[in-house]
Amino acid sequence: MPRAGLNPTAVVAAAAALADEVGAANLTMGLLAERLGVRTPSLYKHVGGQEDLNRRVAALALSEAGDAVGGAVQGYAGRDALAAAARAFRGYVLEHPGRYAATVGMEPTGPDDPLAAAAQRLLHAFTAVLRGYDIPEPDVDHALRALRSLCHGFATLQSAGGFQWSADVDESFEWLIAFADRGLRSYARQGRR
Amino acid sequence: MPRAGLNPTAVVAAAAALADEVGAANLTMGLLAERLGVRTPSLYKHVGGQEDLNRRVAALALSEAGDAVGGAVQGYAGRDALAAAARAFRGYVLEHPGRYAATVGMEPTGPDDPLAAAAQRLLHAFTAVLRGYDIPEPDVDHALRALRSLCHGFATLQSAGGFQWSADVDESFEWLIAFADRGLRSYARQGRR
DNA sequence: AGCTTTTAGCTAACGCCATTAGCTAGAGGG
DNA sequence: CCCTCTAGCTAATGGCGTTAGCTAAAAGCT
Repeated sequence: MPRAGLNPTAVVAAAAALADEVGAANLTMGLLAERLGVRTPSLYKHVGGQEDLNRRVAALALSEAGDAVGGAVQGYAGRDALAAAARAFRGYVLEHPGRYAATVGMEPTGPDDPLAAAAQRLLHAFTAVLRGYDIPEPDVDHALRALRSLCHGFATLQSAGGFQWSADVDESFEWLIAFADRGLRSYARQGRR
Repeated sequence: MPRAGLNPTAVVAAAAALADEVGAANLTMGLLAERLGVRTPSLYKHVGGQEDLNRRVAALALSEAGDAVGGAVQGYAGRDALAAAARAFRGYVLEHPGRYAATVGMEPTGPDDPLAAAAQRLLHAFTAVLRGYDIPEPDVDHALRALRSLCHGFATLQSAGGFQWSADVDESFEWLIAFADRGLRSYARQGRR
């Protein structure tokens, strides 16, 4: 019987892909094993269990999202940077809904949890956007939270089918970017507009 | 053997309370049955199963949240209405984290789903807030989505422990209200200010 | 009142899932 | 070529949601 040649990285990657296909809630050890051509208990040689698997998928998602946002912001500033970051973030969540869904409600276990590091990187990417708005130092944490809430809220609501009624969703997102831009600009150090 | 005298409403109410205690993910049929002093299969006389139960809890949460927001807005307009609505919404989510968590990722099955009606009521309450900002008609849907994204994102991130670092969370939320107010005002029909 | 119908709650049983224990055989290092 | 290590296996356990079928409490009817 030939070996499958798995390793933790490959298992987590397959789990993330599977989560995107069937939804984070339906990511099951048995289904993942079947996808990998392996029996369920074999997975325990590579990951600690379902909890650990979800955690690793979430860390992967945050890390990838951070890369996407960080890369998109490169070379832009101010409103352009905001738009690029927001679009990159939403794009990532819509392309990888299962992965990202695994992150909601996931608390880092400790300071050395890879999940915490990945979350930090994503926040760092958004912080770069704020630099272009000249927000007073004591307010940047608040602005960061507002920005993250806005992007996270929109992306998760859309990904969950929460926007059913009339207007076009892409258009709404562009409107949201302009809305955030104006809100942030009004908070810049030298005052309004 | 005396009867417990249950009915769908009582079962859902107990489920919602239990979800707030143990978290939405740990709301199990067996645990709920135990809490109600009944064996697990008996619950199926009142609700269709776990899926149906979650759906009803979610509908209850959206309905209650809509009432909270709608009641808080009464008698206010403009920035005061926005602040009242946002605080009421976040307060509800923090008081009932399990209930509200049941709503995320829940799609209405059809147009006559009670969940859809409850969601509509919550949106209606937020629409009342927007009336005070004199947003041009084609933009109100976008503004509504932005507002909902902002509140939903902040509340779920905080409820999930997503805000770990330095700054005070209540302060951040007040900042967020001011941020939203400025963003909305800049979109009012007669222009800036 | 007594009789009938309905139904809330029960026990028993099934299947799926995550997980653990213990075994076996393939791959790499001397 | 043998020894060690370990990836993957089978078997078994326990918890969960769910269904089928029974029983007795309530409710309705005469």
